[in-house]
Amino acid sequence: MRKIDLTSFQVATSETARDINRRIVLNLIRSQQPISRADLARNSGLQRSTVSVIAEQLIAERWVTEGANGHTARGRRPRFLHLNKERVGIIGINIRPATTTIALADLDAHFVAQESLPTAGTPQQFIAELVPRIRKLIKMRPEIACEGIGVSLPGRVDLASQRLVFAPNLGWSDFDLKTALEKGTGMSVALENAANSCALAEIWFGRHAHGVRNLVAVTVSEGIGVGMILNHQLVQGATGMAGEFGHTAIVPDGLECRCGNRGCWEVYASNSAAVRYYVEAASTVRTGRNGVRPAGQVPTFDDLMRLTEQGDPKAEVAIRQMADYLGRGIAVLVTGLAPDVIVVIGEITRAWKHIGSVIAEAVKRHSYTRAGTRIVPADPLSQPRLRGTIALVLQKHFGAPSVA
Amino acid sequence: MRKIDLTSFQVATSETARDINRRIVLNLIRSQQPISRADLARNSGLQRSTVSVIAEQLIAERWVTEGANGHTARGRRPRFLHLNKERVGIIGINIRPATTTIALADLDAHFVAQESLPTAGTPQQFIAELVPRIRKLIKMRPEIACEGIGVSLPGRVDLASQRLVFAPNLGWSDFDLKTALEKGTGMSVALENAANSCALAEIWFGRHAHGVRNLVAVTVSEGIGVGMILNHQLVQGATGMAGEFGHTAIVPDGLECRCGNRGCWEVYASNSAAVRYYVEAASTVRTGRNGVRPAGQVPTFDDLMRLTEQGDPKAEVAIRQMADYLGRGIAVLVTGLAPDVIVVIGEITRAWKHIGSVIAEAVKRHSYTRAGTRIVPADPLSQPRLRGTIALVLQKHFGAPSVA
DNA sequence: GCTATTAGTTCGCGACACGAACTAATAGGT
DNA sequence: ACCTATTAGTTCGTGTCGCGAACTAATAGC
Repeated sequence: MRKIDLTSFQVATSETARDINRRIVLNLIRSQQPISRADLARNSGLQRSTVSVIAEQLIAERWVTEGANGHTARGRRPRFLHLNKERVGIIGINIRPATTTIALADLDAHFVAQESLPTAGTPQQFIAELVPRIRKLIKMRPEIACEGIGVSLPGRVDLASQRLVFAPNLGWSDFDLKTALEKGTGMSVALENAANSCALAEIWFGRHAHGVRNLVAVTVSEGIGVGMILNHQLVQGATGMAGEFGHTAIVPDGLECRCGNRGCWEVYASNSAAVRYYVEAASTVRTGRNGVRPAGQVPTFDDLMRLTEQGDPKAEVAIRQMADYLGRGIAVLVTGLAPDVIVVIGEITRAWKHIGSVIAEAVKRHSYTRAGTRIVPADPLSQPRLRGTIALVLQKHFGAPSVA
Repeated sequence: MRKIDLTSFQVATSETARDINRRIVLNLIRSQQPISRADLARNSGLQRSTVSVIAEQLIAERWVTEGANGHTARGRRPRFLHLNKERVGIIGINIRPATTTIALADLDAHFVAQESLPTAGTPQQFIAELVPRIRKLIKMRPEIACEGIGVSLPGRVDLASQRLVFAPNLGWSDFDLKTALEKGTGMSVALENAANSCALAEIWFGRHAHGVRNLVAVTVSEGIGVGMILNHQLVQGATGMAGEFGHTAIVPDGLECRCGNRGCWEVYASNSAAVRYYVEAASTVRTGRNGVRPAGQVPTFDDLMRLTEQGDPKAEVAIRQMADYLGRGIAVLVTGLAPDVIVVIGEITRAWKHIGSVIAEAVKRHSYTRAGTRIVPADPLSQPRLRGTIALVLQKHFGAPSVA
């Protein structure tokens, strides 16, 4: 049960009931298509007459199309309704430190076109390079009417002003990316932190059991981000800063983090941490105890993954060390939030067969819960960061109406 | 924006709009009383005619009463509407390890009668002793029609079955307290964990700035509990287990906790921890290094608080040590959840002038956020655990309607 | 071609919010 | 004492909406 916020609420008018039922019907069509009006009535609890009127409206507005007839054992054949995937296109932009991906998606969050460009050093330059590419992408598919742009970025967006506050891995801070992009493209833009985007992608398009109410996404790369869907809703916190569990202490007075504090989770469980573990182990062996490390031999995390797949024991030890710390942090989320599912996103998931059990073991050892939280890797092919940007824009049409 | 849960949603009927607007008006009256129909229309955005109809309905159902006339500079005088506090009574029950408090409250969460009894050793015996006391309390005030019972307890209630799963400090486990109480009293019963109750109490009756969307309650006694209101809504997790941050590791491989894990927050920041710090310091001084502690001298936490107030330096050191660890744990909540406000509940708040700055300093040193989370002590006189039980029952009438 | 069955539509009804027009009440000016 | 401006609150006609009964459409089996 939610408390009504008397500082910002929405009264109901005569059209409110239609808005609510329309969204319910639209969502049922989205998730159960193809489906007949009769089944919609049965599954929603609405009268067949009401469903017919709503369906007519959705067809008139081109959200839904009427397709082939179905079959029944007896009686008149149902006329199937489908979601009209081509109704609107959405531009998704995934900004990462090295590369930015832009894509054009349909209503199913299926990408019909996609390309990448190097991420520029300054936001101004980035905008200058990005806007023409977006324009080109839209022109490539003139038959698709784009209605909005979603952006996922490794940083923080202020909830009230929607300004980019900081993005340490990009080296950007305090920039009005939203307005700049809107002016450049003429389309509305929604920004969101990468971990939050992933959480949205998983709850809207993920293949989890139905009715997942609480889902946590953990993005693991150079840092660690956490996106929380609790009570079916993204948790953004007071200013949009919620989810910085990567910067909570997992080792008191431990190693220094670039955030200025010590012992942060991401210092011990990020990709960089695994590289550090590997280098430390390797240098100890190779150079003895003098501590001098041969220059030019620092591997990338990708190298480490490849070595692990090839059976390199030192690489595997490093990866497992990282996974153990990952599990210790995830145990905090399991114990504190007790979600139905935690989704891990990042290059590390490619080695799930090596680390899945390590994480599970660490979680088991360090958590205290009966929630039965499942911990699963995200399918990297689904491009969660990018796909979340589509959800960000689609929410407007498919999300629950704001009421009271 | 919330995702619609297709496994459990609610379609709108013609009455839905009235339900929504009625709740909005009722909440406006609750928080702004006395208030005229005209002001209600202005503050809600509804038409004066609509407000009049709704007000008439609320008066007919005795939720609202029409009181004295107000004054305006010019024009007809407004007729003030008030919340009818006597409309329903609610029984609140606060179960604590030593003592259980039962109270009868009105709609303002003001307690009109209250009494305590020792908490029995077994749930069966507890029910047998409690039910007659509840009956007596109801009979004492025959003019108040009680409509429900709210229960706050130091343990966990399964979300689906509403059974008490475990309550280590009571020594109870797996008991159907709800059904037992409902059969004994004939009234509907709502159970909730104590920290969650406190969070509800603070969001419904607390004196925080208006429009607080995210609030976290931290209860500190023999253990540590966390109740989270995020997006105006209690976070219960998959099975009702959310909030066990007290059992997340703050020291890796630290002291053993009764939960079976090591280094849990509550091992370092609960009342018992402060007592341990004090005893350790005292025994070191008094008995030297042989480690033998004089028997019969273990103080209670209350003793410690009294000593601190009297200026005992060793007691103050122990309390400050506890406060530092409390702050380290709160820093996790600040960083991870970025709430508007964190409310600390427990005996420790009586020493806020000693520990407030210690907590603030620890939070500042160990957190990473721009949320500007305020950390405040709860007023112990407001009896947050007990008051939350009233919110638990009132939500049904004053909470946002469940829609879509 | 008849019957049972299922899909989908039509239409009258009641609930609801809106908003314009109306009545009620009051202070201040003349 | 009366008029005017102003504010509070009510009345009533209108349009939107979902309900549910009655109706039409289509199909398989006999």
